[in-house]
Amino acid sequence: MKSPNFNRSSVNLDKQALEIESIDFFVRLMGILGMPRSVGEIYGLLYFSEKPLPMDKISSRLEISIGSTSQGLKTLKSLKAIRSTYVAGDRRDHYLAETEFRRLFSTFINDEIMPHLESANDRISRMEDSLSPSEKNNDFYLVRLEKLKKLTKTGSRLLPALAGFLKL
Amino acid sequence: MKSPNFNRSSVNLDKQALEIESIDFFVRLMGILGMPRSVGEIYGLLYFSEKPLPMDKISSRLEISIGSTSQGLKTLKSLKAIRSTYVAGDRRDHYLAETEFRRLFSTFINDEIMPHLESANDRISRMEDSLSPSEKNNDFYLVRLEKLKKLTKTGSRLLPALAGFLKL
DNA sequence: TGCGGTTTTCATTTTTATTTGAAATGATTG
DNA sequence: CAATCATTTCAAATAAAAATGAAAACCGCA
Repeated sequence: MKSPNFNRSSVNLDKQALEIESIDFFVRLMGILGMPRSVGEIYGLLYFSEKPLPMDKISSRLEISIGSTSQGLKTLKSLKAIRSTYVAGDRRDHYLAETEFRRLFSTFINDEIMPHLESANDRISRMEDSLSPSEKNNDFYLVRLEKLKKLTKTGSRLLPALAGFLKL
Repeated sequence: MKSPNFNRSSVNLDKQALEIESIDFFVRLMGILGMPRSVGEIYGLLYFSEKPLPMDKISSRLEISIGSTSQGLKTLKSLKAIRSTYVAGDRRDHYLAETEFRRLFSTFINDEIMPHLESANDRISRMEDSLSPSEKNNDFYLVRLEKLKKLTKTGSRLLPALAGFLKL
């Protein structure tokens, strides 16, 4: 038998408040990482959902299109921020939030940041090649190039290590 | 007396190549930090400029409007990524790149990231308040709230320390 | 294999962010 | 203190990013 209406509705209100705060939280967090709003919304919803949710539930709960939902789930899967799970007697995929932020950040750094650092090294090489003889003896240029090299080197060491500190 | 044309133009070509690579480099770097293209362009130009440049030179060299230039310089000043310097006999402000990336990142983290982390704590408090009695005894919710708290705590420690590693 | 439900894809629309351009403001100096 | 040059501001235009919606592809199963 169901609980009385009073309790049910008050529980739902609480749940809704929690959900809203969670969505808000992750929309901002994902925003810092340059992810679109919908990605944060989906993750925020899944984060406090005890049951895995199918795409159409996510879409209707957040009032976003199934297109956005599908795209957002794809992004979150590629970040390893969610995983899909099997639910007996239901053809739909159901999604769960992965709560190890370490993995999320580590995937983000590896996929979104590191490629830039690698191409930055090529760019720095081209800068060195383009130095004229007189510039090659000019400390101004040499010092600046050196700083760029140190920046990318430090970045390539520091960033991958970063996720390691998140022993959450 | 001026150098022969041959040398001059070859030097200019080299300089231009260096400038282009530098601008490209910093457009991408600033892009990762969520800054608009024009901000990266301006910093990239100044980074390899031996002489401080006035706003109109920056604007014409990059072929962007003086409005964008003014706005971009403002952003870079607030990041402490550039500073203006006095040039005798010229009414215009002249700008120089600040090459200590440590300061740039440190300002960025303090101004752009930390405020989010602080408001995140308020949001987490509201989440705790919104837990219904039954949820307060439910490990699912408690564990997830705990993880959010650890995330913001670790973030507030790690991020400010991060810039310190950039002993460039 | 064919059907119904589910998901992906992608051209179009909508929204948001950035740039422009011009007017207003500010500053230097003659 | 006016004239000119320099800079900022901000409404409008433009460009870029994200969301929509509908068609296509996919998928399990009867």
